[in-house]
Amino acid sequence: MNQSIQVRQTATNTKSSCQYCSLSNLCLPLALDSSEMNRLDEVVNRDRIFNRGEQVFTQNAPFHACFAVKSGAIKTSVVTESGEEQITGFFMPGDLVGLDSMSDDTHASSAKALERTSVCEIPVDQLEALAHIMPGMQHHILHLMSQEIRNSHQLSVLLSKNTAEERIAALLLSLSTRFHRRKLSPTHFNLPMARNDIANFLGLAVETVSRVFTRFQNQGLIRARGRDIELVNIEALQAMALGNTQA
Amino acid sequence: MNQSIQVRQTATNTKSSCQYCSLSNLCLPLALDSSEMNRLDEVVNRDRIFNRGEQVFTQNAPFHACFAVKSGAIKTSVVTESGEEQITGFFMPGDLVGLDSMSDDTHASSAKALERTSVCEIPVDQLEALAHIMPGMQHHILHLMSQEIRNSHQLSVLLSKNTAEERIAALLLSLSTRFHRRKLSPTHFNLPMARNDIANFLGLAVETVSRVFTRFQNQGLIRARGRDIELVNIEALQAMALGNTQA
DNA sequence: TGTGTCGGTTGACAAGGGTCAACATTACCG
DNA sequence: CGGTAATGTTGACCCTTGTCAACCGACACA
Repeated sequence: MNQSIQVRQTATNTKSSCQYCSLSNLCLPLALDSSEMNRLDEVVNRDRIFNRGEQVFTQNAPFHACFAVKSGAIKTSVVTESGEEQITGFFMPGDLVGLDSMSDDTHASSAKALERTSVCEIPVDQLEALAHIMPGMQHHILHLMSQEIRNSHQLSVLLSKNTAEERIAALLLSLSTRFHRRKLSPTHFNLPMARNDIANFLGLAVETVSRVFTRFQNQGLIRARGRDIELVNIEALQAMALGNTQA
Repeated sequence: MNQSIQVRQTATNTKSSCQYCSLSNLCLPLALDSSEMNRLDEVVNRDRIFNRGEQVFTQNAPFHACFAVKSGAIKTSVVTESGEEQITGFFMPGDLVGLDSMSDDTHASSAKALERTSVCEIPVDQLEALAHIMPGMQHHILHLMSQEIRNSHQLSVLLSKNTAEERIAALLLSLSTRFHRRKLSPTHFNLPMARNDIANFLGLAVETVSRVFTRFQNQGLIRARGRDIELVNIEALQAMALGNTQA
């Protein structure tokens, strides 16, 4: 109740606002001119809010929309027939979630809000239609999807070739650059996800994640108090992520 | 020399032949009517041949074409900054290779022929243009790319959650269904890739792959003489792939 | 026929990281 | 504010898998 009111409020305030959205340089509008942006504005369902832990969409449910993160953070995951869950990505403001189900009729993964998160909902048939009208949009979507493939390949490498320390160093650095790109501090930030999520994502046990964090801390690479993370020695972390053990 | 003659020959024989290609139900034409197929035919560079071990394209090289496998097999791989290579996929007739670089200007991965392989080369600017004209084509490409994402996610799960035996069982079954879909025997086939490739793909050491193969053989699950593989007990393999250890 | 190379198999051993268990800390909520 | 659950940390132990090394068979080639 309370929530839906808030949604409507915000929607009114920011009506037709892709143009004014602070994320326009990260998000879909990136590829559009202002008249095209207006078309996009018309189909976007703005400011849907999800509380921490709420499901944005669920694997195998009918697929009819992608979601652009406005604020907060989202994790996506797939569950196998054998019932094991694997987190496939963390999404931050400006990111587009749900591309792995593009042109399919059911969701290939689930998405859950890691904290209070607001998103723009973009109906997929409309998105395809826009892509068909606007070459720039089509190009951009193909680009985003290929990037998603690359990210996933990157994850595969991490999972199959790197040690626990390398994986965690790589994750921290990846988060760092992503925060940086969003005009936030690249050296001091709050993890949006729990240790559990990190462990799952990186294919490790929670205990291992915990141990590596304290080891990094003892080596003076980071300072960590719960989810509050400070990267103290980025160069060493980078060396570590590349497999140079003698950090 | 010899080879280029052969190429030209074959190209002449099969001129404008998406319609008659035996793979049209797997490949791009799947989504097209016959007039659209003619348009596609015009832009396809048919029957380029690669010998075993030849590079189809190389990571970071300028990207201007996707490749549809006509016969043979291709592996794709990415190398990280730290110099480690990870095979990201095996491609069989009807599959489209290179989608991970869509709408980018350099290749995100390398592709190498595992055996003598013929492909159709599809210039990417043309492909985008066709997609722009034909909604069915756009839809299909988005679909293929999302499927690629899903495959990669699947690989991530395999790498992070499954034991060596489970991974290999899953790979064998995946190959089995892929052969089956191409009207070949799902229980008796020749592996297009070396043990080494399997090991790399599954994030294992070659020795482990070897050991698991012989273990499977001793358990009566498969019969393996080099690359010649026979799946003897598919149900047990499926149980194994799902993590039911008591096979 | 010998020799080198490559791919595959097998054995011995070590280690990275999982599992189990106990404990500490934080977050949540009536 | 206190009690309970969820989350994070640490320790001990063990198992799966990687590493190192030897060996085999197939194939190419001189």
